[in-house]
Amino acid sequence: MSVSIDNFLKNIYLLNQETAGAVTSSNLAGRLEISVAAVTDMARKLGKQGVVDYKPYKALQLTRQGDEQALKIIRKHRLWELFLHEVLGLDLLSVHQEAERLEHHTSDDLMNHISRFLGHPDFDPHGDPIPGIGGHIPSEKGVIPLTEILENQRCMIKKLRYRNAETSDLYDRYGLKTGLVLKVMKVFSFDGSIEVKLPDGKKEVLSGKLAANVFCIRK
Amino acid sequence: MSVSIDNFLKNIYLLNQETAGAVTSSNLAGRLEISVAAVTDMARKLGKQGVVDYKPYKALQLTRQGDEQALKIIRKHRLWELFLHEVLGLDLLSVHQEAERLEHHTSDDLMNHISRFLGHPDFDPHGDPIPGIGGHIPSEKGVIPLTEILENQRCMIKKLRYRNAETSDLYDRYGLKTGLVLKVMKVFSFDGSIEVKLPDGKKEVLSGKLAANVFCIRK
DNA sequence: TAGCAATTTTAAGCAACCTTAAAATAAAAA
DNA sequence: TTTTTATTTTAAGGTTGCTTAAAATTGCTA
Repeated sequence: MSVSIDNFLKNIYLLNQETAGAVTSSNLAGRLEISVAAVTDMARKLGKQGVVDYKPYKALQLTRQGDEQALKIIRKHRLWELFLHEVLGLDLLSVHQEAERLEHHTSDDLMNHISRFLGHPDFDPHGDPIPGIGGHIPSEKGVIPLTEILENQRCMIKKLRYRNAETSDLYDRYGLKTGLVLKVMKVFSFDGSIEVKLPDGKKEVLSGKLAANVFCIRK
Repeated sequence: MSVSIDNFLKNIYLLNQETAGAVTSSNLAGRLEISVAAVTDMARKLGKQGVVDYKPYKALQLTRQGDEQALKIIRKHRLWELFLHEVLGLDLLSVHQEAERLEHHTSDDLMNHISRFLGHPDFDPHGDPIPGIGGHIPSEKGVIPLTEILENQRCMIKKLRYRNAETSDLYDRYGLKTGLVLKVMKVFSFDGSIEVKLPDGKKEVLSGKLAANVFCIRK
């Protein structure tokens, strides 16, 4: 399977998850940074191969087989991320870029060695679930955006959504990491910003937009 | 730089080392498992790019720049091999196949992290030298084939040449590994085979051909 | 429901990397 | 030195994954 196909399937899957809506050609084209025509081409081709359910002018959908392949790649991506971060100490931003390339050139056998080395983990360093060999996805039940936590409640960070280099930078500045326990001190309804108290006692005010990308479980 | 170009440069370098002779198009074509015409094409192209010194009908040679690029890839390959073997416990055969793919998709930064993790090692698990960042190649001075060790002399294995899956299998059966100390008990001039004594006291007779692929230093 | 705007498909073409087969050159033998 | 053989180059063509531009289709809006 080529890198292009890998990425095609993976991104249909992810786009479907993220937007919880229909995956259109133009959406996918934007995400893959290729032309819409290239998406149509590939979709038709993968339709013939039975991994995409392709009908002209209709939204893109993976078949069961396509789903399996997508999860396999996502598994590799997330295991690499965790490995590079935990074992080799790469920062969370590089980790994504490296994994993005390595995922396509890693045998199932190597991946299983890495999984075992890491103790068959359930979540990557961003808090995203790592699909199992059989495609099983660890549950994220109870994980909600920080914006849903009420004043004076405490929560533990489970997931930080990395939209780009800037969010990463912001998380760093505030010292936000998965596993951290926060207390919400005040919610400013004026602009949605939230004051939180960190374990070291420091208090920080996060913008509402940033808080919407921080996910946690109630404590 | 593409995978094809990587492999082209790397294999000119290695072929030149191994045969200590002129690298011909047909040699390289055989090794890369592509047609001779494809080699000519690529050679001309890389000649224009200044990494290969291309003259029609002449042997292929890397420029200084080409050498540098080849060494960079070889560095990545051998660091990956050591890492996969030492850290993740892959066997010496898989290690080569995995490294063969990963080497092309690993940033310099990641490679340096791996090198640091391993303590900036000088040799890969096959005993081949790992070029440094600046292209410096660790010395193999004093490393000679096992066939040059005289009766009753002792030596330490520094390098096992893996020609194919079979040699690998043979090394396993005899328990030969880099670092092991052997004593040559008897050399049979009839067929060049050599009886050696292993650290555990076991004695084994190796064929002359196999012995020629085992390299060691005198003890 | 007719027409317009947005989206998707089709068509034609390009670059990279490969192929086979024919032509050119080099090297070896007679 | 001429001929034969082996090797290398050139030529023509194929596949993959992309591009842009034109045509087709969808679906929204008036």
